[in-house]
Amino acid sequence: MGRWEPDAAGRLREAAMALYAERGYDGTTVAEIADRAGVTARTFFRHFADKREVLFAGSEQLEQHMVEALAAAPADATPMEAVTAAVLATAQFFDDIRRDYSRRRAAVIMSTPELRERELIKMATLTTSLTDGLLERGVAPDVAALAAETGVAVFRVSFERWIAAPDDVPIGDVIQATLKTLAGLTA
Amino acid sequence: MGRWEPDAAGRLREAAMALYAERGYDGTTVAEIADRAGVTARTFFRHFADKREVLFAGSEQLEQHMVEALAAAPADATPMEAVTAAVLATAQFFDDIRRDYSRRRAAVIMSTPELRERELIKMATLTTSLTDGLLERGVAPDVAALAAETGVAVFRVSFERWIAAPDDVPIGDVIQATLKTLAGLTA
DNA sequence: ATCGGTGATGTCAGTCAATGACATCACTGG
DNA sequence: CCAGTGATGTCATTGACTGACATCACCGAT
Repeated sequence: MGRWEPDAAGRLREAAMALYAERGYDGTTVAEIADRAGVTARTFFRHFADKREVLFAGSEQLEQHMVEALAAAPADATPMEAVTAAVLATAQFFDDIRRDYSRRRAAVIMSTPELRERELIKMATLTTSLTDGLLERGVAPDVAALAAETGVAVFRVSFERWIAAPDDVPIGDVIQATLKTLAGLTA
Repeated sequence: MGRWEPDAAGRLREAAMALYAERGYDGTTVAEIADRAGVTARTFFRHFADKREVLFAGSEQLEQHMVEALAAAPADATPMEAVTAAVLATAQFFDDIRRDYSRRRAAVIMSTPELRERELIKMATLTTSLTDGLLERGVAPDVAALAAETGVAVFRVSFERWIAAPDDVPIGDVIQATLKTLAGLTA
């Protein structure tokens, strides 16, 4: 056993989610989160840039995963096919173990303007990354931006539908359904 | 002359813009803004909810204006036609007098993550309002959301192009051009 | 074995955004 | 002339966030 309990960041994430869900974001102080995680407030800020970021810790990996899936799509795939592959690649991040966590997290975010702001900028960053990935595939700028925007929209809608869906519905199925809806809209 | 100089909110807006442009958002304190406007920091917070909001003061009127234009569109207009009317209605907010202000404001916002977050949530709110307006026109929910999203995208892109354009190009022309580009994309 | 470096954490002091409570006082209508 | 109102000032406080410095188990080199 080391000098400190391992995974302070993980404990802080869990403590934050629990307290945000229980007392609300505004009703929770960083000191309380840190206390519950067994560290000081100063350590909280060594792991997370601010009080919001603790809820968005996994987003870089998710984004990276999507970008990799985009790059891994066949060279002759259409822009929309490549984006679809990227969105479908998120499925393995949201297995059933995380669904309950995702629900509580979404509830907290939706009820707190500050957190909704952070969520929006994460989505904007994701859009930019996907656009860049498409540009690297040689897609025209206008098309790349539009395809990326569409892909992120599909992800957003699918995620919302998924957390509202019964527990036995995998997110991959929801994404497929959303893509079908989209195809119908643009037909 | 009253007990205090009139239009404290206006003075605070101008002071904030000047200081944000000069020293950056982070390098500016609310106390400094208030000082320059000839009031105290407490008064700043009586006029604006927080340090970011001072840059987004006109957004409610803009949104209201767009919603009204949407509602005023002919009953037989298609959803996209109605949204187009709403976007074009913004033209009168951005005459040439405000272009320089708009440029400086955009530069500050783009260089400050916190302000970009606020901008994004304003756009999201606008999207929601336009969606609601379309729903009141009897548009189907899926179509309404998509049309609103598209309209806001057109507005965003047009605004960016406008502040980058020569001074004699009116924003209305830029919006028209953007709409043409969009038509080409979806053709 | 031990010695010095490293990394994660604690401690402390400080800045600044944001809010609540209360005071002030020119202006206004009666 | 007087009571009420509204915009502002003053004061105190909380809490997010940062910089500087100290601590000390661990680990690798000697």
